[in-house]
Amino acid sequence: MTLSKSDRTAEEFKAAARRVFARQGYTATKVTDITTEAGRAAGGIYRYFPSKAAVLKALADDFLQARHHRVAGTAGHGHTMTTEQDVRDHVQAYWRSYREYLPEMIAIQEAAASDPEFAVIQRRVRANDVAIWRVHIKELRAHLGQPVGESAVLAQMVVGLLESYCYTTFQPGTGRPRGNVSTLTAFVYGGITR
Amino acid sequence: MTLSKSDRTAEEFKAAARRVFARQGYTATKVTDITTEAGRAAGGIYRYFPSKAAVLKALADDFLQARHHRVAGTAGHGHTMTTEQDVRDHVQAYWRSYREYLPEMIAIQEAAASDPEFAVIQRRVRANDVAIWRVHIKELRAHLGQPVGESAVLAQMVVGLLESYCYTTFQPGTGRPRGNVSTLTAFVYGGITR
DNA sequence: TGTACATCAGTGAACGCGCGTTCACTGATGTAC
DNA sequence: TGTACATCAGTGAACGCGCGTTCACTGATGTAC
Repeated sequence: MTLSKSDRTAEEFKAAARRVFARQGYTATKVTDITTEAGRAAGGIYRYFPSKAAVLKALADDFLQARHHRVAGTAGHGHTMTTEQDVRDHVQAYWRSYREYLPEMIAIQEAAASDPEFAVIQRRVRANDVAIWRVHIKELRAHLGQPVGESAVLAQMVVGLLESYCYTTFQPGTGRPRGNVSTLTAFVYGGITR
Repeated sequence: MTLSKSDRTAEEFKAAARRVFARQGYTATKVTDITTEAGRAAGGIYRYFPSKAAVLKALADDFLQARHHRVAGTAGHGHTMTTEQDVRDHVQAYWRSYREYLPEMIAIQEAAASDPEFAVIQRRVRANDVAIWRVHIKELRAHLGQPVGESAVLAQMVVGLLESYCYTTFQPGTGRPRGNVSTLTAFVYGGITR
């Protein structure tokens, strides 16, 4: 699948937007910041995207699609989760995915505050994560002979914890992020098996 | 301490701003939304506050001061934390405080995204919480004969978890918030004593 | 208590700034013959 | 290969909308005598 010239330019705008969003977030980014970053004139971006919001929307769609493919790729919803090592793998996966899609995470989070459409997208992303964790938490607790009823709430908490910890540590300007997947895993494992 | 007429009007603007912020957040709130809510004309608020940001700043200051007094009030930094029940009390306290200051929490969070001054305030609030939890986590782990080295990171995680869970459940428009302090406590306790 | 004047809270139309978006134009690329 | 013409990517100055902020004005409250 080779890209036409026109497609390539659109990709360049998206790539530029990612870089700028990672640095400044969504609101603080002017359309001209994106076009300048892409080495283009101000109006040019409107040949490819009808609005500033549409650029982020496109990035969000790419992200959702990539994630969808990845999940489908790890055959049958990925491994089951029965040991702390399994929990670690999932935490690690979340961590890496968050880092990889940092611009999208930051920008969607911020845009959700003022634009209802992005609030919906953010909820969809979260709901997706929560659903996956809920299944895994059920497995784990069943395996340990623990009641399974609270799994939905626990899943919400896990995702909230992961999201907020990643958001905080990857925040630009707070020095090089020092991840602590081990402690995070211990916390999550302790939390969901208590 | 009785309020002058002028002071009372300023308080009315602040109260109106709180109500509107709780409903619509900070960015989506126009200055005229606040003045209308207060039953006043558009320009009037500028006799009391030099800018929209200054209104939120004033609310944030009130919040920080109230919290400072409250902490000082519960003699000697409050009880120590050695049992799960103690953890529950602290979780409960966080929960209630978040609910009480919902407008401030929402608005500061949102404003922090675009205004560096509010980013500082938000960090200050968080750092404060983290410091308190760090001390308590140390106590608890020492009491259980567990290593105490990770307490700082654990405290960060606890605060992130509490904040994100409260934010999510108190989000306006997601139906009546059904708190789950028990499950939250279990999660936190399990997480920090693992 | 009444009158004249000063001060101050509050009004709301108008202003102006920032920034997303438009549009007339240019230069490059493609097509016909 | 060369010429004439059409199409299309890209330019950047100007536009216009939204919203925070200002300011000339009004009506109410306070003060002096």
